[in-house]
Amino acid sequence: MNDATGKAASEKPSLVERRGGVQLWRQIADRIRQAISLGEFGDSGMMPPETALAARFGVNRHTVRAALKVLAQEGVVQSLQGKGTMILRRERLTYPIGRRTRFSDGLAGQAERLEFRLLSSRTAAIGREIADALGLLAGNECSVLETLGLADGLPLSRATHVFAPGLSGIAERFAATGSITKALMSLGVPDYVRLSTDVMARHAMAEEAAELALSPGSILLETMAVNGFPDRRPFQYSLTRFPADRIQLGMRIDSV
Amino acid sequence: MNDATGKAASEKPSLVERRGGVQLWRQIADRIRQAISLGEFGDSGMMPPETALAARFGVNRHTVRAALKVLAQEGVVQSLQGKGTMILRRERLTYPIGRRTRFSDGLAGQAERLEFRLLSSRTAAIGREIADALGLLAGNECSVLETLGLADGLPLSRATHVFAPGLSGIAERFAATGSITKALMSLGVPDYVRLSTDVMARHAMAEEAAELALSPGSILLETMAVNGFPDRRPFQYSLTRFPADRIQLGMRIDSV
DNA sequence: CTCATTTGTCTATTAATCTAGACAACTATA
DNA sequence: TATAGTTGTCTAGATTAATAGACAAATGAG
Repeated sequence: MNDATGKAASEKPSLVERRGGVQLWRQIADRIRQAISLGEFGDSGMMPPETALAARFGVNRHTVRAALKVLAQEGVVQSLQGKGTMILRRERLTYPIGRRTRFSDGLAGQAERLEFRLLSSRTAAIGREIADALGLLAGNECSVLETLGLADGLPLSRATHVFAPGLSGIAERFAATGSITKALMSLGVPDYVRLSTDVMARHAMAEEAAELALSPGSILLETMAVNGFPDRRPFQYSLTRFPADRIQLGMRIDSV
Repeated sequence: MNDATGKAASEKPSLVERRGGVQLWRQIADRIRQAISLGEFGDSGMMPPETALAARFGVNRHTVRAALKVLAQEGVVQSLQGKGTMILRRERLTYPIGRRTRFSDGLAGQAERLEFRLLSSRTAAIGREIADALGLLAGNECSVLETLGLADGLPLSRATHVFAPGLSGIAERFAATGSITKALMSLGVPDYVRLSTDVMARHAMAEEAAELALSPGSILLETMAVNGFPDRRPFQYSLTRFPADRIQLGMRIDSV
């Protein structure tokens, strides 16, 4: 009995990948996280017992425990001796990428509390790739902002923003306003659009995992976006890393 | 000396992640693949010797060899005794996701030869999620097409397309025309638009890896798209898996 | 031909992961 | 209180991943 996407209705096969270069506890952690966000464990708020999970994935109970330990560190579940393992967080947020996407607008309503922190700022000479995207020359000096976006205290995005010269006061304005949109407005950029977005996926490096409160080796969604004036002159290049298990990217026709 | 995105210019640190749940040979394979597509190994067409790579990543030569073995199986490199390791394929394609994306249009110019194969087709009862997306009821019978897209013989996309009832002849039309766009046209759908796209990333399961000619454990980009008539009535739900190391998704303002 | 360089293969060892089983500690319920 | 069900912890062993070193085999250059 299969449904239209081919997923088996009666769970048995559901096995795990050996010798694939990804350790069993990590595969199981990833799949449990996904299963939680798909609501597969009912709405009791509890996980099945460890022995049941071990049977489901065809591994030893200790391997499941290693996976649950990681998920507990991430704040997804919490185990209590004698009682069971509770689900603390189930949802996966959707980050909209459309023509006029702003961080807080897009996620509003999906989380209680949104923050957007400036980690550091500097000016730096840009490389050829960024220069091409912004219509500048390699070696030009640009403002660079390192930011972290959080929802309900949990890191959701880690971005490097590069601004064309002429927007050199952006760091101070951002520090004052706490928002790129407002900072740009105060610099005389009332409106801007997303000219292009490229989406990639890869494993997190150690430092990125630490910044996003992930276990190392987690999967990142990475976007390379160019923003510009409504007349399509580019002025901002942003490289953003999202934890793939906490967020998905979404494009809707009416947000385009 | 760092550039604007913080990447070190003089390569030394570049170490690898131990105890992160991803084996060293896989991390190294992923990073070599990425380095190739970024052109980091010059344009001689040759990789650095295994000993140099081992030093660069801080691992044993045998670990590098395990990574190169995987890359050779994927067709990215080829090693020749006494000579060295050649780079066979460097580019990463960009799959456009815009308002009017069609497989062959979008990739035209990025590969010599594009194919789009129908693996199988069937009718099946749809689940709630798909039903919601298409404005139908769970349990409705829909045409389901399983397809594989290839560029120059290499698998690039593995999709499951679900079509609303009323388009029930789609499988035969597709088999005849070899294109979803043409099949829809022959069913009286001259034009359609992409209503929404969600992008996720995760590890490939064994079967998916086999279908896409990946080593198991590779990272997939997964899109969940809903297509509809120009008046926004949805009629098609597509779940597509892309190998993240062969392709990236791109949105351009003029393709929207 | 000779030599330096590079990949291919082999053996051995160490370290990490996964399995297996037993039992303690805790919770909830009858 | 007794019991079943669950997580926590410990020990031991098997399997796999990574390291280390040596040398063979092929290539290209002088």
